This record gives sequence, C-alpha cells and structure tokens, in this order.
Amino acid sequence: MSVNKVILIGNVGKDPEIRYFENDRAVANFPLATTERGFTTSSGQQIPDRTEWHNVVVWGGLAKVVESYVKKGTQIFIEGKLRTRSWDDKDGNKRYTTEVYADNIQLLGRKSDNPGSNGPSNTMEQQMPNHNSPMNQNQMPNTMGHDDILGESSDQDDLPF
Amino acid sequence: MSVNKVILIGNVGKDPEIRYFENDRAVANFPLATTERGFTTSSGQQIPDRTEWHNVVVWGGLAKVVESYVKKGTQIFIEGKLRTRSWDDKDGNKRYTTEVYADNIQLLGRKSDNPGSNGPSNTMEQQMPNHNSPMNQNQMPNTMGHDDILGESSDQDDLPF
Amino acid sequence: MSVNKVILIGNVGKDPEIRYFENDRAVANFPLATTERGFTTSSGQQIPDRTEWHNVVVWGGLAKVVESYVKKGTQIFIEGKLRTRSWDDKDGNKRYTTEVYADNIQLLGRKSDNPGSNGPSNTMEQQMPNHNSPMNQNQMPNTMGHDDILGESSDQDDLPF
Amino acid sequence: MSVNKVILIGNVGKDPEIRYFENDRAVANFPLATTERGFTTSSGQQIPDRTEWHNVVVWGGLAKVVESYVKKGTQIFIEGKLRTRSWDDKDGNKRYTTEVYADNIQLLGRKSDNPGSNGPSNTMEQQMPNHNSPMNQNQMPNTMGHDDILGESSDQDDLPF
DNA sequence: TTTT
DNA sequence: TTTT
Repeated sequence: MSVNKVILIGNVGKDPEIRYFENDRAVANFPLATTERGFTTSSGQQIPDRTEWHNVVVWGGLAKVVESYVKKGTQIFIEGKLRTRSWDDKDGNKRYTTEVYADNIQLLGRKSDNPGSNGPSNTMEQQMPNHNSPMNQNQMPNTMGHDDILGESSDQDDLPF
Repeated sequence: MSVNKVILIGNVGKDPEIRYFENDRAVANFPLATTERGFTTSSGQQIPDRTEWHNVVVWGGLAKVVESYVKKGTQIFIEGKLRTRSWDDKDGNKRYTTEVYADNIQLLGRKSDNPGSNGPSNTMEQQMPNHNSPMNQNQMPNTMGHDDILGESSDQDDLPF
Repeated sequence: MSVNKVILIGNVGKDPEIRYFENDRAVANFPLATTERGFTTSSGQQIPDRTEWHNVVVWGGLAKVVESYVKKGTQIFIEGKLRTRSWDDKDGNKRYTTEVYADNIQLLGRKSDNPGSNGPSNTMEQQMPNHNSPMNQNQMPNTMGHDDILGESSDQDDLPF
Repeated sequence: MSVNKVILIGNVGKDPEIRYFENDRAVANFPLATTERGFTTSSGQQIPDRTEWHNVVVWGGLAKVVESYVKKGTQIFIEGKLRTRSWDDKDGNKRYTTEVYADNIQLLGRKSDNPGSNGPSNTMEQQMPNHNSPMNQNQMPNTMGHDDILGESSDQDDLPF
C-alpha cells in the first residue's frame, strides 16, 4: 500500500565514511549535492542556483563498493528511500535527521573518465532491502557538517544543462 | 546536471494546513505516512512494520486543490523534490527540517472514496500540459483497440491490500 | 552505468492471464491503462483525454500474487523496466512489442475497498530481477488485443484529478 | 488518477534527427541504449549482458537543445512518459511502436565530455520553473554549511564504471 | 545503433 | 498523525 522512493543524480561532497560492525556488516555515509539551476522570473527577478545536500546511507555489500569506488566529486545516480531518525543532542533535545537509504547506485560518466576500469562489473544493487535494526537507531547523527563548496565548481558551471 | 526527485504513495496523517499570502499565493502543509511491511529474517527475527512520516509542502494553485480535496486519511501519490531548510529553535540552535515539495499529486482510490469530488478536472500538476499536438492525436486514436468498460469496479473488494 | 525504470499508476484492463511452466515458474500478463487528462490550449483548442495501454509482464512469485489479487478494474502502482521483444508474424515479418516487466506492484485503494483482507501481507516485490531466459524470447506475442473501453468509466470521470 | 513515467540513463545510439514544422515547432528522435549487467545464476548458468533500445522523442524547445548538445555516444538521463502509436506498414498491417516522450533531459558526465558546451544554462525541462520564492531562498541560504570545493574533479578517474 |  |  506504500511507496517511498528517492531518485537523485548529483555529486558526492566528500569521501564516504565507512564503518564496519562485528558481523562484517558495513555502512557508508556521504553527502550528495544536487543543484537546481536558477532562472529569471517573468518580472525580472533573478533566482540563483540552489544546492541541496542529501545525507546518503548505504548498507551491506553496496557500502563496500561505495568504499572502493565513490569519492568526493564523483557524479552518481542514487535510488533509495527516505528515512528520518531521531537522536538526542547534547542538551537532551530530540533532533531529527532525514537520510536517503540507497539501494541502487550507478556511477556516471563515460569510460574515458574511468581509466582504471578493472573493478567488479557491479550493478551496485541490493538484493534485500535493509530493514531498520535497533543498532541503526542508536547511531550517531552523521554527515551534517560538510565542508565543501559546490558553488565554485567552475568545472561544471559552463555546461548548458 | 542534477536530479532531485521523490515519489511517494501513502496516507495523509492530518488535514492539510493552508496559508495564504498577500498576493493570493497559497501553501499547504501536511504529513504523509508510508509504511514498510515487516518480515521475518532467515534467522527467525521478527522485523515489525515501519512507518515513515514525510513533511509535504505544496505551493501555488496545487495548494488550493489540496485544500479542497485532500484530507486526513486520503491515499495519495506524490511526485516532488527534497528540500532541507534550517530554522533557529528557542535555544538559538540551528535546526534542520527536510520536506518534500510536491509538484504532482494524484488522489488514489475510487470515486466513492472522494466525497467532495465535484471540482475541476485537474491533473494537479505544476507543469505545462504536454505536447498533444493534433497530429499526435490523429496518429493514435485509441492505440490498441480495447472495448471493455472499466466502471463500477466493485471487483476490488476482496483484495488484501 | 544504466537505468531503465518505469513507474505507472493505472487500471487493469482485463483479468490477468497466468501461465505456468514446468519448473513451477509463473508469468502473468495484463494490460494497464493510464489516462492523461485533456485540456484546452491557450488558443482555445480542446485536447481530449488520452488513454495509453501498457503491456505488463510479471514473473515468478509476484505473478502468483497477481493471479490471486489483481483483476480487471484494479487500480495498481507498478514499478518495472521496459523490454522490447521481437516475434515473427504470420507473414514472416519481424514485429516488436514493448512490455513493462514489473518487479514491484502495489494495489491501491483504501481498506474499505478491500473487505476480504485476509490474504498475505505481501509487499509484492521481487527479490531478484528476472533476466531474460531464452524461453522468454520465444513466447507468443501477448496482450495486444484488449477489448475494454476505459473511456466510458463514468465511475471515475467526475473525479477532479 | 494516473501516472505514466519513465526514467532512463543510457547512451545515445546515433546522432538525433531533428525535424522542424511550419510553426517553428521541432521534434527530435534518437535511440537510447540501456544495458543490464549479466550475471551467473546460482545453478551456474551464465546470463549475458542485455541491451535495451528505447525510441526517444523530444518536442519543442527541448528538441532544439537536443540538436545542439546530444549526439551519438552521449550519456544522458531522461524523464518522460510512454506512448504507443500505430502506423500502417506497406502490407496494410497495423503496426505499433512504443516511444519515450522525454520532458526532462540531463547530460551526464563531466564538462570535458561535452565539447560544444557553450550554450545556455538550460535545465532542459519542459516545466514551469519551480517555486523559489524569495522567502524560500531566505529561509535556506545554504542549508548545511558546506565549505569544500568540488571542482577539478580529476578524481573520478579510477572508477570501474 | 550506444556504452562498459 | 495515516493506513493495512
């Protein structure tokens, strides 16, 4: 009776952080930026570009692939779902963080961008969606303090799209 | 260079709140629940259902349609994008809230579910209507030659979902 | 490097046809109608509603659930992928049919629509995407001759969406 | 009451064909390939890669952007809808062709992949620009406080995808 | 007919 | 706070 789906294409803001748990279970976290192009309204008002940052979480085997192949700057496609978890801040206040749990990741860019293409021919898709373990709930709040600026990316700013 | 898309099907948690601004611009807010079915792991662990709550925001003409036709309990499809905004709490701490800005909403279920359904034939989409040129219409009158009647569908009535 | 995704919400045009193979593998086929609302152009031209028919194919365990719970008239959400297969018509000409291979189906409508809700609490999602078996390629062309009319559905036609 | 959505990421198979009509209306057509990775089944059977070809149709202003920036080999993201049209072949038989009508296209890959990239900063979307009210902008200047630079990303260069 |  |  329900659908909860997120589809993103953007650039990874910093190298993913990977943590391993006792049972060799892994989780990767990284910020992803999507940028909406600005425009000029009919009344002449300039609306600037707007960058949105998404907290991406990846579990299991897919996290290990992320560890190997996703880095700061990588352009990726993500399919996943939204999840908001709560945690207590240092003042004892309840805080909420919304994350994108990815179950499919595609690295974008052409072959010529990826000279060292000798890794696994992996579609990076999870066979079994991870349900929320209790451990999951207890985790620290993450990836809320990125220190990247995507605005300066003159590398991509003169693309027409 | 970017995609930021959310697709949800769920149930509205409470009647939408609508606010109007000076220029007759409207915004609607409501919570939407999506529920993931629980399951039993291979090791026998019971994973319960998990409900996710999404903060939905709707601007402009679509907000007015929401005001008329969406209410607590309504099952809807939403297409939109993620946006995280910050605000300062009473202790001066920066807080973040992630919302889903809807630009397409579809009411689901049968007519009998939607009592107030006498309004405009509105696709509830914030877009230019698509490219139905006359030529297009002529090429494809009714593409595959169906001649049934899909009305009075009391036949959904023994479905388990 | 690739994404091939289809998302549909529509009404099933006729009862699904289910076929079973030797290894208890099942496949279900049915037509699904999506209807785009007509509108009036700025120049006053009337653009009528337009119904699109999709050939939906469902494999494996999901096909069995379809057999039990999907019927003519059912409103469903489908997530799947596009696949075009070829076959030879009686004159020896190569023909092509594009189908939507569903890997997630959600039945829509409210509880009150589904009084007999005693079936499996099934999210109707395939764990393993079906790849194309040779048998698959040899199948007969299907679901191209529906005999339903969705246009007469006065049951849904006065909905505002 | 309906949703008809297609999301593709793939490679353009040949240079788009553009046709112009009397009223300066344009349409672009091109094939797009998506490739599903092969795999080995649990019983040891080798399933090869499988490439799917999609007929993409683009109308209006977006067609002109396609003319300028999309060519054979380009990796693109497409959002659109399915449409099946019929035509009569030379033997008078009715034939059907399913096409993807694109209403949003994003060029993927880095600038260096897109030599002719000196055109308009165009999001290639057939929609009204979204609801960036000034208020919106003021509420969320740069939401999460990043201060990195994501440019000169030569760091994609050893990815296997 | 693309791409990896 | 919804729904099944």
